[in-house]
Order: sequence, then C-alpha cells, then structure tokens
Amino acid sequence: MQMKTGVEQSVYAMLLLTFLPEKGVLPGEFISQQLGASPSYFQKLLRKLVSADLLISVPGAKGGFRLKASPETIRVFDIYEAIEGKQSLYASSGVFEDLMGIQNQNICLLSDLMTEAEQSWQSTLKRETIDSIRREIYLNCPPDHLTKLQSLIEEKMIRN
Amino acid sequence: MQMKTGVEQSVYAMLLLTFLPEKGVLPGEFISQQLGASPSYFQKLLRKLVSADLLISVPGAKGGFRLKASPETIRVFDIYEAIEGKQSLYASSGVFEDLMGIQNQNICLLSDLMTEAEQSWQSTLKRETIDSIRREIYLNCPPDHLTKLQSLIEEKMIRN
DNA sequence: GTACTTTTACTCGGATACCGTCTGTCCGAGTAATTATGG
DNA sequence: CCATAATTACTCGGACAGACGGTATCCGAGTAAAAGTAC
Repeated sequence: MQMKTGVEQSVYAMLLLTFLPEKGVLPGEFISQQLGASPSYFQKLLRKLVSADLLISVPGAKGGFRLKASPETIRVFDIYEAIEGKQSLYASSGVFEDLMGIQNQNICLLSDLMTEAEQSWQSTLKRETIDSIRREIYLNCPPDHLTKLQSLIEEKMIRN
Repeated sequence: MQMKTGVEQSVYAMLLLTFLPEKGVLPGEFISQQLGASPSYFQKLLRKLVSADLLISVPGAKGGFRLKASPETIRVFDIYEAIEGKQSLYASSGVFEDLMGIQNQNICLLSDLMTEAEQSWQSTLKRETIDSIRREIYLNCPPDHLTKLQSLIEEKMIRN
C-alpha cells in the first residue's frame, strides 16, 4: 500500500505554476522537464488535474496550463483526490459479517474504524494548501535560486 | 492506493481465534475455510502474523495456530503493520527540493505533511483492539449464531 | 509391554505463475496562432 | 493589402506495452503425534 508517485509530481507541478504571472501558461513538456518526469506520461497527470478543475488548459499554439484557482484555495487533498481517485482505502468484503450472521447491512465490524482512520488522514491533507507549501519554499529556498527559477519560467512561459 | 485484502482477512482470522479455549489451536485450513479464502495463500498470511509475534504456531500433527497475547493487547494497527509492512505511505523523491536548491536534507516540503497525516491514520488503528471488535460482535451477532460458531470451533479445534 | 519404524497431519518457506494496477509510450484528432500563398 | 490555405505547436483522449506488486498455487522439508511392527 503506497501512494502513487503521480500525487507528489502533481503537487510539485501545481507549485511550479504558482510562479506564473497572471494570464500566463506553461506547456506540459516544460513542466515535466523541470520535474524530471517523462513528458508523455506527465500529460496524463495534467489532464487529470484539468478534469478535477484544478488546472485550466489552453489548446493550440501558445497553449499550456495554468492554475484555475488561487493557491490559497487549493488543498493538497484536492490534488491527492484528483490523482488517486475517490475510492476509499478500505473496502469491506462482508465475509465475516456473513459468518457471524449479522444481517444489518449498516454494521460492518471493521469499516467504521477504517473510515474514521481515513478521515483523519484526509483531514490533515485538507488543512494544508498549495500556498502554505509555497511559503515554506520562500523560507528555505536560497533567494538567488528563486530568481533564477522565476526568470526561467518567464522565459518559457507564454502570455495570451 | 488501496489496502491489501489480506489485512481484513487477518483481522478476521484473529477474531476467530479469540473464540478458542485456552491451549487450543486451529489448523490454518479450517480458518481459511471459514473466511472463504484460498488455504494455500492464507497460510502465508498466518505465517506473517506469526513472524510479527501476534500468533503462535504449533507444528506437527494436532498442530495449528493460537493467539500469542490476550485480545485486549492486540491492536488493529499491529495486524495492519504485520501484513502491510512498516514502509510509509509516502516516499519523497526529492526532485523538487533539488529543483529549488534546498540543500538541507531534513527539509522535505511534502513529507512532513504526509508523515503527520499517516500518523493520525495510524493512531486511529492503534486505538482499537481485537477485543473491542469482539465486543461489537457480541452486541450485534444473534446469540444462537454465536453458540453455533462456538461449537463448530470446539469441534474442529485441537487441544494439546 | 517396550523400543523402534512408519504413517499421518500439520507448519515452514521458497519458487513460481497469474492478474490487476501504475507507469510509460505512441498516435490520430482537435484547436488556435503563425506563416505562406494567391488575387 | 487582404482573404484564404498550409504549417506549426500545443492539448485531448484513447490504445497499448512494460514493470511491479498482490494474490494464488505448488512442492519439498521439518516436526510431532499416532499407528504399526518386532522382540
């Protein structure tokens, strides 16, 4: 049981996009290059983020991706859910309930506990936003490195 | 990302074993039959539980499995960890930290949050024990069904 | 009846096959900006 | 110079190959009780 690496990559992609000026977009290929991921696969992740209403995509020449909402409103959980899907971590088979002769469908000996555990896992991911991680970056990233990245992005980005 | 079905099956196997009288054991095949699982695979799960010090195994004729400790001391988390392993749900690649020029190894923008989320998930599983689930069974299971199961177990079990 | 051997019924643990999921690649289609072309 | 066509550079989404992990099966080895055998 391990989280898809796509979740981490997606979070980082969203973080990269926070450095974009208003109305700018970044091509998917540039983003995947920066994260060291394979472009053709990364496009699929980006499209999932578009489907989840986290990104806006602009087709055509000078097209690319941009955040749909402001970083303060994008929770880490939203990205997690967009990539991992909405299915819960635990699915009861109901075998044991059958064995015990428990008729009531609402009673599942384990899933109540599992559901509660998953909710407290998720609530932690709902607390943090892309913006709060971005603030961590500003605290820990060397300023010259940040300006270098910023200029690289402005060079590669496309206004429209 | 989904929990192994082996975790659920293992929890139920442990629950079955709580119905065993002192010094009795149940063969692995009987347990797997009751849970509707394939015997050859289920043996592997049981052995994992033995390795994790949750079960005691008795080899030879009249051999089988029995709980090592009392149900009050066995947490759901112990079973989860025995089957799923100790690896955490999230493993940082460090790619983004490299991109940001963050040298300090201790700083990982995402893993702090992920670690915290996983801990609150685990703490829920640590709270509940096999015994507390067993009490739920007594509340929700028809009494006649319980006595039927109890007598089946005492018929199939082996004293030594 | 006792000592020894064989059979039986389990666990143990490694080798291996199957299958679903995640990762990764490829390609045709759609879209829009840019460039080329024809009058 | 303007309108139209072709090219270019992206996204879109489906099809598909490969890798990996979880599930499942099998088998030989170890172990201990029971049954059989010899004296």
